[in-house]
Amino acid sequence: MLRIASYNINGIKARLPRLLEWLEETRPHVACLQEIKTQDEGFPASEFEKLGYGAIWHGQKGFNGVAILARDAQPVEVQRGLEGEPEDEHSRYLEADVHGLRVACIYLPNGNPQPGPKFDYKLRWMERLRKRAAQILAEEVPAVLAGDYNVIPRDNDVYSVRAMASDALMQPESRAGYRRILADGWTDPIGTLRPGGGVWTYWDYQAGAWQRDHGFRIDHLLLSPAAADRLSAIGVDKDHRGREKASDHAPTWVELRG
DNA sequence: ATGGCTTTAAAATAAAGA
Repeated sequence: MLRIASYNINGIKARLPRLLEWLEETRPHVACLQEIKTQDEGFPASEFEKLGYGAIWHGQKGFNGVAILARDAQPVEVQRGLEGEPEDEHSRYLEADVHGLRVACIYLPNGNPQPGPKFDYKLRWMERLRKRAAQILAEEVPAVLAGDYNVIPRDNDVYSVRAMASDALMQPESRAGYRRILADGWTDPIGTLRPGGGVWTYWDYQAGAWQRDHGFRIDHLLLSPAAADRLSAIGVDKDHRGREKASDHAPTWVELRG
């Protein structure tokens, strides 16, 4: 069994004790981290080594930034960044081979406010991701595209459709971009196994959202056909969202046989 | 709520997040 987790940690410096605690408690085989919010020099690789995790990372000053951790293994980098906009300097994509899988770590742009240039960038970035994802599909390898997609795929993936109606996360264009990736051959295992919705991966810091369970599902792990054939379990480590100094996201994971 | 927190960067506020 392999467990692959996605976790938007909202700052690796502020979150390090919580992150190490989560790794020790749950021991995922692969952990894709988003919003590390540090330059490459500030990445605490030695802290992960102590726990038996190898790592690669793609940092940036102040915001964004992604990393892939692997238990008792060193991820072999395949690609960083997406093609199509050479002037795009955001650190949002990192891809590696590890534990017999192709793993992509994704931090899709938020896109707010919409409409506007940030929303346009989000939609373009989704199409750039889709192109890369199609190349991976063509390789016919077991693959997981894990990350914070900043897309609420369906109305039952949010606590209140009305409250979020004008948000970039659930605009028809955002959902259509996500659906196009699925239509190419990727599977959303949580969406498939929980057709009734009600699974949240994010709760805002504001307005008592956690206490009221006002959440939504935006962290996704898309599976290639060869990976989907091996799916054995899904989950969200919800209790980690409720701890002191927690990220506003909860770790989200899939388990694959073999 | 066009921002009720939170983090980062950096020196008091401002950007970004979702």
